[in-house]
Amino acid sequence: MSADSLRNSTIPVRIATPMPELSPGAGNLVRLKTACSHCHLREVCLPVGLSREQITQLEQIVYTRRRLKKGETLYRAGDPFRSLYAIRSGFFKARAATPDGRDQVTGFQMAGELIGMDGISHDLHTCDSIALEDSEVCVVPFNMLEDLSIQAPALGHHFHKVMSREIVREHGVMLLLGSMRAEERLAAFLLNLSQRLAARGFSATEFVLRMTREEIGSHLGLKLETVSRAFSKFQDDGMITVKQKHVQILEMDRLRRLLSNGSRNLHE
Amino acid sequence: MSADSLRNSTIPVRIATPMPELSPGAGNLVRLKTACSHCHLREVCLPVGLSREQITQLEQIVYTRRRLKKGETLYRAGDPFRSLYAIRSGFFKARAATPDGRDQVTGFQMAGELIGMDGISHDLHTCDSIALEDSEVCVVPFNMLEDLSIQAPALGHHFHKVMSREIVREHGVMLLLGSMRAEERLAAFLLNLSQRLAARGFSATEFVLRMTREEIGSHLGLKLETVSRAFSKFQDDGMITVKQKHVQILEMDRLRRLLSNGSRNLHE
DNA sequence: GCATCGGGTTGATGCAGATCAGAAACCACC
DNA sequence: GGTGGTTTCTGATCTGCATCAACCCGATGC
Repeated sequence: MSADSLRNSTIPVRIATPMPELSPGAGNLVRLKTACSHCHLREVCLPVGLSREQITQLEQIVYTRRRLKKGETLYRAGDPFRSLYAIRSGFFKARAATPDGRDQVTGFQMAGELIGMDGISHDLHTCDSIALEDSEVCVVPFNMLEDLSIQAPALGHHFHKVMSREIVREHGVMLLLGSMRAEERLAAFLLNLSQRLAARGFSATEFVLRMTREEIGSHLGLKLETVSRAFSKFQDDGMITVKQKHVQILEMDRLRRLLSNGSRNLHE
Repeated sequence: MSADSLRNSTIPVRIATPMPELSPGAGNLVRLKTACSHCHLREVCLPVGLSREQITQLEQIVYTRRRLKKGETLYRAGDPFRSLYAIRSGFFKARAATPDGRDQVTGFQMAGELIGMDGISHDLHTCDSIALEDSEVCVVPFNMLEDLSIQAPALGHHFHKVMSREIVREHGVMLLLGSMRAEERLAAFLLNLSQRLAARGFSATEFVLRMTREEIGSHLGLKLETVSRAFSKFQDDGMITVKQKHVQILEMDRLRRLLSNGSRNLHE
C-alpha cells in the first residue's frame, strides 16, 4: 500500500465500498432513513447481537446524522446532554479539563465506537469531543435509547456492556499513566491503535496517525518532545518506521515484549 | 471527637443508629429480608429516586448480603461476573493489573457505592476488589437488576447514571495521573475523600485512612516515600495534622488552592 | 519484660523526563 | 515559488520523584 493512499485517512481503505453520498440538508444535520442494517459497522457498533427486527427498531430512533469538519467540536463540557453518538466515519479525541485549566486527552475514538456517555451522570457533558478529521456521527437520542432498551432488552444489555467496556478501558489508561515509563506508554498506544484498526479490517501494521505529537503526549501523560524522542528511538531500533504521521510497524513482537518486560525493568 | 472513637472506622459515627445485628448463616452469605427502604444509605445508594413501590421491588432481588473481614477479597480478576455489590458498610480498594504483573489501585470505595461494574463487559471481572476493613455488601444479581430495570425504568436510568459517574470519576483520576505533581495529587485525594465522607454526613475535616501509604501511592501513581513526604510537608505547613492514619484537615482552603494554582506553577 | 514485624518517616543520591532552545520539515495560502 | 505558521525533531540542561538505605514506632506474641 502506498503512502499516498494513506495520506487522507487514518483508516486505510479496506474494500472500496463507496458509501451512498448524502445530500446534506440545512446545516450539518441530515435526516434520512438511516439503515443500521446495511451499515458496514453493524458488527462493531450498537447493533451487535441484535436480531433483524431489533435492528429495525434501532433504526427508528437513529434517524439523524451529523457531519463535522476536522477541528470541529461535537460537544463540549457543560453542554446539555441529550444524545449519544455512534461514529460512522472519522476520528475523534475526548478532552477533559480541571477547573483550573489543565486538560488531558482522555481517549481517541474511531468508527463504530459510541461516545458521549460521560454526559449521562449529570445531564451535562463533562468533556469535549473534537473531530480530528472530517467525520460523521449517527445521533442516538438517549431517552429513546432507554425507552427502546425496555422493548428490546438485548439492546439494553449490549449498551451496559459498552459502558462497562469504557470503564475497563479507562482502567488500562490508569495503569499506563500510573506505572509505565515513556517508551512503554508509546508502545502500548501503538499496539492499541493497531489492534483496533485490525478489528475493523484494516492493516494492523501500517496507518496514519490523525493526532499530533502533543495530543498523543497529552493522552499518555508525556510532553510532545518525549513522544517524539520515543518515536525516533523505536525507529532507530528498527521496530517501526515513522514519517510524520505515517507509521509502519515492522516488529510487532518486539513492541509487545517491550511492554511485557516493563515490570522486570522496573522492579529488579 | 477523640482519636479513640475513630480508631476502628474510616467513617466517624454520625448518629449512633445501631444497625440490626445479623446472625450470619453458614459461611459469609446471609439470606434475609433486606430492607432497602429502611437502610440508612438509601439516599446515596441504588434506591435513589425510586418510588416506595419500586424500592420494594428492588428488595425482591437484593436478598443476600456478604460479610468480609479486613483483607478478604470480594472478587478477583477472572472470576465469573454475576452480581454487582452495594457497599453497606466498610471500605474497599479496587486493583487492576497488567498481564505482566504491574498493578495499580484504581479506586477506593465506601458505603453506598456500587462496585463490580467492570465485570459486565466480558462476563468476567477484570479487577480485584478487596476489603480494607471488616465490611458488608448487598449482593445485586445483575440479570435480575436488568430484568427489574425493564419494569422500573427509573431504576435503569439511575443505574446508567451510576455507570456514567464511574466513567467521569475515572476521567478525574486520569487528569490527576497525567498532569499533577505529587503534592497536588495528595491534596486532590484528601479533598475527594473529605467530600465523599461529608456527603454521607460525616466530618469533612477529621477521618481515619483505611489504606496504607503504599496503597495511596499506588492509586496516585507515586511511591510510598513520596506520599509520606507530602503528608509531612502538609503538616509542616500547617494545613493538616497526620498521626499515622488519623488525618485532620486544618485549612481546607489552602489545600484547595494548592490544587487550583497547580497549572500556574507548571506553565509560567 | 523482650523480640519480631509491618508500616511509616527521613536522608542521600541518581535518573527519566520536563524544560528551554534552535533548526528543519511541512502545509496552506497568496 | 515565496511566506508565515504549525508541527516535528534534536540537543543541552534542570528537577521532581524514584531509589536505596537506615531508623523509628506501635502492635503482637512469647
